[in-house]
Amino acid sequence: MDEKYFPQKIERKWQRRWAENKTFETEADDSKPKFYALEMLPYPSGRLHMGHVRNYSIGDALAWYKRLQGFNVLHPIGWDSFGQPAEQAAIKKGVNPRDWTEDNIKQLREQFQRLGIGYDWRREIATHRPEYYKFDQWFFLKMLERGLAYKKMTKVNWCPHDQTTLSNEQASGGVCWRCGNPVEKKDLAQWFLRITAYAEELLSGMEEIEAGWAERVLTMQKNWIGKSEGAFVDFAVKDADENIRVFTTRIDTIYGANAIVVAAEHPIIEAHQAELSKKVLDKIEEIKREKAKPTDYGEEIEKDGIDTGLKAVNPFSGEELPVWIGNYVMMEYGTGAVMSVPAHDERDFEFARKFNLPIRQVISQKTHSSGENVQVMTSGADVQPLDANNKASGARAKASNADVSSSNADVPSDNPHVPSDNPHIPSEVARNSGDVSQSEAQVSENLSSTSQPASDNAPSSIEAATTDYGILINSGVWSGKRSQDAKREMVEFAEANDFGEAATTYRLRDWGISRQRFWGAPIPIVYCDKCGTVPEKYENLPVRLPDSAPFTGAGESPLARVPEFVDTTCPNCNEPARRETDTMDTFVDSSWYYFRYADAHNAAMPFDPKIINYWLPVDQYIGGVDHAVMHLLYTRFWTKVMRDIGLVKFDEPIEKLLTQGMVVGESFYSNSKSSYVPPDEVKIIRDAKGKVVEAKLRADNSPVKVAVEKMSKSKYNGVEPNDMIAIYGADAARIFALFAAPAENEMVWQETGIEGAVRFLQRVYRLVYRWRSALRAGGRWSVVSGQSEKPSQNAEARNLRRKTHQTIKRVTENFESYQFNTPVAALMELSNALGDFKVEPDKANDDELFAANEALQSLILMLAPYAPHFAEEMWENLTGAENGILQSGARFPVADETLAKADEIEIPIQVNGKLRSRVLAAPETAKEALEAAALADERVKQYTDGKQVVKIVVVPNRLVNIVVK
RNA sequence: GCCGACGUAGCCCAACGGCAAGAGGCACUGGUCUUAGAAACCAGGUGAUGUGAGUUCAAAUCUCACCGUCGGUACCA
Repeated sequence: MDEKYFPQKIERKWQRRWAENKTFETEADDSKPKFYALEMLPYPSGRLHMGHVRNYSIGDALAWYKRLQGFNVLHPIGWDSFGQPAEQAAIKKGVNPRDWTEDNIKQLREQFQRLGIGYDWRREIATHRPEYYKFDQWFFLKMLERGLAYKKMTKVNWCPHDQTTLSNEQASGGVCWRCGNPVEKKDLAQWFLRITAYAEELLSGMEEIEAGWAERVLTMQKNWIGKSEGAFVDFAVKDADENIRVFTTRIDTIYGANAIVVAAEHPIIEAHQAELSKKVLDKIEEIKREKAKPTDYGEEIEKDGIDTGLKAVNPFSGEELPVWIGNYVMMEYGTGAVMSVPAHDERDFEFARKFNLPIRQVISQKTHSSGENVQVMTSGADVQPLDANNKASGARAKASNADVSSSNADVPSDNPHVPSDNPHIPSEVARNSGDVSQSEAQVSENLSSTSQPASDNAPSSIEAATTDYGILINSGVWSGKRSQDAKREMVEFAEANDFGEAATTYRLRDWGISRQRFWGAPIPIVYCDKCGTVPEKYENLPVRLPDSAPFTGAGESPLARVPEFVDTTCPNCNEPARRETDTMDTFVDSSWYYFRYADAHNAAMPFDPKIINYWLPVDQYIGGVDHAVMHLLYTRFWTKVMRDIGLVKFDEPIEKLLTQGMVVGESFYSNSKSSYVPPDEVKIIRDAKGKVVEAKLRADNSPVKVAVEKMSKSKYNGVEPNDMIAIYGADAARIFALFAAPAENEMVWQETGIEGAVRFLQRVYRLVYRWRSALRAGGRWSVVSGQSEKPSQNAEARNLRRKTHQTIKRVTENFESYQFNTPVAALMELSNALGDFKVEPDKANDDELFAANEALQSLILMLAPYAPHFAEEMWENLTGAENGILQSGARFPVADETLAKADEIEIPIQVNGKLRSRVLAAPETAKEALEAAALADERVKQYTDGKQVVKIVVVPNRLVNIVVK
């Protein structure tokens, strides 16, 4: 053993031994409990960055911990090697994307090995290789068979910078997920995967995994899926034999509808094109144009629209409503048409305000929520009961157009809207408005005795939309009902009368997977003039990518210019045909890669279901939160499809998910230079407490702005993992990556921090060095099991053993709750305790040697997940085991509760919640004894004498609180 | 705007509703060593637990409101 710690030497040595001993290679084995530790597969950019170090250090720590507990651990790695950077390199530098990628993989693999992450390298996969993407294509064909893949012409998200289409998930926020540029809309024929078929299950399946997934990730997915329950209602188009179907979640506000607003792309527009004025048609074109433009994130688009002149009839009231086109209505959601209820919807309100449409309140807020006598607050003023002939609607429209607010206030009501907990609506109420009015009159009369005018609460005009539930007013026979009841009953009414139905819509849309790129898996489709769109035969897979293609970067599929690829024969009729030239989204590759790890070289199938059902689901997945919606939603979908195909038996592929935070660094911005400057050009001035008060440029003392930002070259705040490993060693880098902050948090990379990690390792190294020969000479060579035959008599030894077992307990508990930073602190404490163990190794007695050996061995074993090379080396020096910790049969230490317990506990005594004294007691002292000891205490007596003891709270082992008066 | 998370020492962070707020690291200060510095070692805790109310014998911890930071989302009817 060297006197000093030389990380590079130790790390090289153990990386070699691990490879020789196949330490991390595993096979399915039913006799052992399994653990699948998985980190998101990296894109092989050629350079390892600190985010990688953190991600893979967490995963490896967990894998080591589980291995040391006797689990059969699968810990694989691979490469997400299709994708744009390779193609970009081809466009810019003319290199072959395949060579470029393979080269990068080689470099990155070497860096991973230098980090010493314990992977089973036999299972390594790369998604750009035909052996892998063959099964992307296989899955595509399976989905096609099941109707889960289809092609349609549609408006797709188009990134003008990357020159490719994007899925909705990749264009979230209106910007490209890769380059951050605003996304345009473009008409393109695209292949889609029908993820919406699983929308409900993707939502309900969350119950199964919510215990193991960060709540925010599930919330993000939930919001993205965007389930919305409501109703379809059909509005008949006047003078035409057709309906406009709207989707609404607030059918209870339907009497407040002032218009039907449809999307510019709505079919009704096309159908009536001939009847529309030029002005209307121009507006439609304008709206469509505007919609295709990229919009700034966060920018509010001004409402725009136009009255088409068409009329639709409200099936509930019989009221005739104008049909408008509105730029705020989306064809892709719901039915592409809405009923505009300005009083109770903010968007409709804004729209109505802008175009002076009438605003009618139909929901009133309750003033009393209890009992039968529900008081209704009614504006009274804006009531416009329809007469049997609908004359009123025309009159109202006119009045409203003049001045929305005053017209609401000025029209007197002759229709008292009465409170009611349950007005009976006859089920035979006819649909025509005359009957409705009649019933309403009846209801009003029946309940008029309980009527309570509430004019004091009446607003003189409507200032804003109120979207809360309340009591219906101005709603014919439905007036007086509560929103919740009305919603249900009105849907039933619509269903019974055949003009509507309950409906659920989702925000989630199908997953567009066509990409106009070369470097992806070809979509296995052939277009034949005779047979049409024909799937490639399974036996012809993979449809191989050609070696290269003309890369123009012009946004068209490079494969279209490769005749050898395009020209083929129809799998159906054998006549000449053309291949699909778009490739698949790379998220297809990553949707199932971790299934492939379990059976990485299967040539016939994506994987053998038997093997998969041993290793999967993944026990712990670790990756960035940026994939919360994209990758993690797609892979859940993929799993459900695989289940339905019969490949897997479970519904959810990932039991636990840890989303680690970003690694950031301190950056310095110089105002005088108007640029970022490297840290070594900056002088930091601190006050007496060490607080940074100022930062100056060394050169000219000009001020520098300090910030903590995502690492990047241009900001000079990036750190090269290679450099860190070269200077401090992989183990120190890994310890610091885990120790600096909880895994979910952002982590600030500081060089002083990693120095602290090295110091810690050096301390432990010195401890081992100091004790090593004494332990060997004393025959303490053997591995300690965690229990000693006899309790230690020596106080010093007993204290150390207590600390050891307390540490084991803490570290184990922390690992079990996936805290990786706190165990390091506990291990530092233990090493400090060993340092404070004031016994000379060569003068130590048996008890002391035993305690020191136990402490050191436990420390080393618990350190293995963080600093595996270091732990291996120390283990070898302590125990003589040359083939490594795992081969030696060592297990993670087990805490002995008895040893961990203190002999005596100080019990604080409070009087009225304030600490007044302490008493010493043995652990588990009975309540009564503690109470007696507390009351007998002299200092306590000072506070209790002459007072009445009201209550005594005794928490065994914790405290006594005496409440006096 | 809406949804969610988080606010503890100069900084990163600990703390089953229970001790006088502190485990660990960084920074800072002093000391040992050194020609000096660095490294290493030793010692030192610097605070309205964001603000305000509530629940409780007892609140950093639970509840509510507000403020601040971060993240997601944005006409989703």
